[in-house]
Amino acid sequence: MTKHGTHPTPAQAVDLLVRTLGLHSTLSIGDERAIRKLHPRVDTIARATDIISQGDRPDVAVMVISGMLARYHTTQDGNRQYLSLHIAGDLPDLQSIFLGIMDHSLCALGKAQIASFRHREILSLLKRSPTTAIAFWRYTLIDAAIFRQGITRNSNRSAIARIANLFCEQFTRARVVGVASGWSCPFPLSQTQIGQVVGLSIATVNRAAQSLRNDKCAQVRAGRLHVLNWRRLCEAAAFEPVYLHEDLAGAT
Amino acid sequence: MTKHGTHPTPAQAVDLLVRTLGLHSTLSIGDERAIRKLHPRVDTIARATDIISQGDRPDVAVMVISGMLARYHTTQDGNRQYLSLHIAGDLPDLQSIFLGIMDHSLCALGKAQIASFRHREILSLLKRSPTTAIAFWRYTLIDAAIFRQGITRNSNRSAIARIANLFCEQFTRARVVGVASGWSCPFPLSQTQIGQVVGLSIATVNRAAQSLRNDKCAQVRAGRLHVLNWRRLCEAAAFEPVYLHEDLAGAT
DNA sequence: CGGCACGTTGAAGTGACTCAATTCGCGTGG
DNA sequence: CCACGCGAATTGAGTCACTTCAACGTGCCG
Repeated sequence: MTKHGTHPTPAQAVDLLVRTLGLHSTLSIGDERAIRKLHPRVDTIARATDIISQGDRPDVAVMVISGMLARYHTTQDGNRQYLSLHIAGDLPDLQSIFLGIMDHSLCALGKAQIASFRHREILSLLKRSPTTAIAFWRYTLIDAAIFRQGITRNSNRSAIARIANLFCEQFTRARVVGVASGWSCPFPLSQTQIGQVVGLSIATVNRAAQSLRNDKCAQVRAGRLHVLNWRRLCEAAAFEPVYLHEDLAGAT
Repeated sequence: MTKHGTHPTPAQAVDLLVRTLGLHSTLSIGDERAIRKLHPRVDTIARATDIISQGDRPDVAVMVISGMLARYHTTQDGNRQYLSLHIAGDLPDLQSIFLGIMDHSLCALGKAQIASFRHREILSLLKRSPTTAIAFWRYTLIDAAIFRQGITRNSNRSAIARIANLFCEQFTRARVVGVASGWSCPFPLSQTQIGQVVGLSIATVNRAAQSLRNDKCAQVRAGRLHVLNWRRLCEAAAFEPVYLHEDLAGAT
């Protein structure tokens, strides 16, 4: 698979797309072949750069190849609310194919590599391969399930639980797509940004993160999340990963 | 259209479905004809009854005919977090077609009438009519956009802003589907339930609602939301309805 | 009439926020 | 090599918004 630093080819990007869809859906050889006809454009994005902005009407959909992207709302008072974090294989703005206007922005948290697929090409793929269409659709449904979890996480829980929950979700997702190594995974967020994900001030994030570190649950260091005690972290997070829908039962 | 008290027929339910999809997508005569082949089952649900529970694997998808349904998470400590409120025409568990397990529950807030469509029937419809498939897909994408807004509403905002924002969203959606009359719409939530939507205690909800009432922004009375000053309510809510995607531009 | 759910109110407590100061890590230029 | 600068992390103190808990009012239905 593609490493940071090398320059991935469109073919490698399409491989990653096939793998991503394959995580939740079963694709036939024919479907795969149809997908491989896509010709994405591959780009490198600098740290903290917007890829698409609230209000845009993009004509491409993006896939993360390496690094981390994030979606966010900009509120009227200028504050930022991150909505989701995206790692290799993720399709953070797939919905833009069918919703004209972007209701949020998409940016790179660190340096990232992305593939851009023309809406037109994807639409013609969907027409040719209904199974692939359903795979994409299912992908967006899991995306939505994660948002639902985001509501619960940020509404009902203490500072420590919110942050622990975020850690659990990120680590689990990283392991699934294979960017974790051992008990750690990439986590290029500053404490300020963590606060903008879970709806807390930086001071509170700091103290809660310290608490998790002192309790030997997890810690962030040098842009990586280190899980020290998964059991205890999950307890602190009240983490129940059903919503990630990693089961394939009944997948088409 | 169907009124509370009468018993709607399957044909009327299907009419409502066509209308709902037509709000965001353009359907041909052929598509409509295909949709009308569906044979939903129509039921009346009592107040505060669960229709589907977290963990279930339903084989039908539900549409609201009248009344209000809500989706919610049950957290480990037994608390409830409402995720979305659903009115006539809404499809609150459409995702269950492609995600096996329910990651949340669905209940009726007041007495409600619903139509149940067999997954099998819907799947065969999707196969016959790709345009309808996209209409359904787009519907689930707007659903997701509303969840995103839910994250921002419940994370970043004051008590008054959260509640005002909820009011704005509900009223806007009620107007679109035609269940509002003048400046009021159904709103069968107790203050406890409002708190479980926006992540606040009942005491805070009470005081914030009073504040909105005293400022002549909006009030809830007898299960209805009355908007007293839309402009001011929107200001208090920081409401920007882009995310409801009411524009049809580029719809297939 | 009596019960019950819901709304309202007050008082005390607390978790999170704000603001400001200090420290740490690290790359950069002298 | 060291001084410097800068962004990020850390810490403390004071404040505030929201929570908790308990009491009381109110309307409705059996």
